[in-house]
Amino acid sequence: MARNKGDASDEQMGFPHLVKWVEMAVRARVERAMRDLPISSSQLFALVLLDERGEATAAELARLMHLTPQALTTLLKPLRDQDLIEREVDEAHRRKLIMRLTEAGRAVIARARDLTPDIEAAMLAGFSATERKTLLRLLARVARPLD
Amino acid sequence: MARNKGDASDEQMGFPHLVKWVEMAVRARVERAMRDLPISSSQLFALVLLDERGEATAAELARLMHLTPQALTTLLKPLRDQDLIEREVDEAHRRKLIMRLTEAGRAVIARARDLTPDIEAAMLAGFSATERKTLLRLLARVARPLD
DNA sequence: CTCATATCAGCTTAACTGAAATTG
DNA sequence: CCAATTTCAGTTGAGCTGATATGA
Repeated sequence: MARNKGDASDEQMGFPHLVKWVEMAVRARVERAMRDLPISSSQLFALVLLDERGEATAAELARLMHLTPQALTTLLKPLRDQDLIEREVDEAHRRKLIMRLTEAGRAVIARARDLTPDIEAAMLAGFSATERKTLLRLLARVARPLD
Repeated sequence: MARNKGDASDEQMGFPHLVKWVEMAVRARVERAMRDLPISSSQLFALVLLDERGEATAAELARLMHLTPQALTTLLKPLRDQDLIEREVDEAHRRKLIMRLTEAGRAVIARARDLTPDIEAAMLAGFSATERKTLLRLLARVARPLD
């Protein structure tokens, strides 16, 4: 069956492009909302992952975030400079540096968490409570398996 | 009810972070898969939006992508240089430049489309057909309303 | 020796703000 | 004069590759 460029709605866009599109919409709102926080949204995400785990090395975060370890060195530098994270040598493997959030780090996360509900509400405005739960659950299943 | 850092799975991560996480996972795979294509994944996304619409101005794409018009000037420059898009003055509003894909542009999209199924299959490996359809439908509803 | 971790250096791309020209 | 579109110039952040050092 020939498909014309005109009939847009069933010409489903692939998963990668859809994710990118949603991410760009989220990103624009998040960056605006976070303007007076001392960190970027990517840095915040690293903090959140660290908070979830309690402690982690930079290499572990790199794998979770699908980034190179070098990218994490750069990403984490400003967080250390602002004392949002602290590091300690792992006595078992003395090359590893185990990171933990400081009180200041937890405070930043808390401030950021206050911004989330408004963004979520705006973006999922047309969604029922069930639909929201379904979407979050499915997204979590895509993100987590490597965890 | 006190919540400990330990019980991770019901400590639901917010929508913005979940989207970012999935996007980073997608991005890593897409960039690797697209290495011999002459454009970046962001540029490809602009081409796909243009293809969907048939024609559009840079300002329209900027709104769809939640970017500034200036960002689009930069993004589209390499696409023009490679003759993937062509432009024409809108006779009704002579300041507007209407863009369309060239044959070469459509060819690049076609090559990129061949890469998508593998990525989608890998990332949604644990999902039933119904779950996949649900996820794509919900994501499309988040992305499209501003369209 | 090899592998993992961390970091430095240099590069590219993606995005921003600010300022300017053109058109309706 | 004002609003929208496009573009130039300059800046920052995010990510990569390559090279280096260190420890298990």
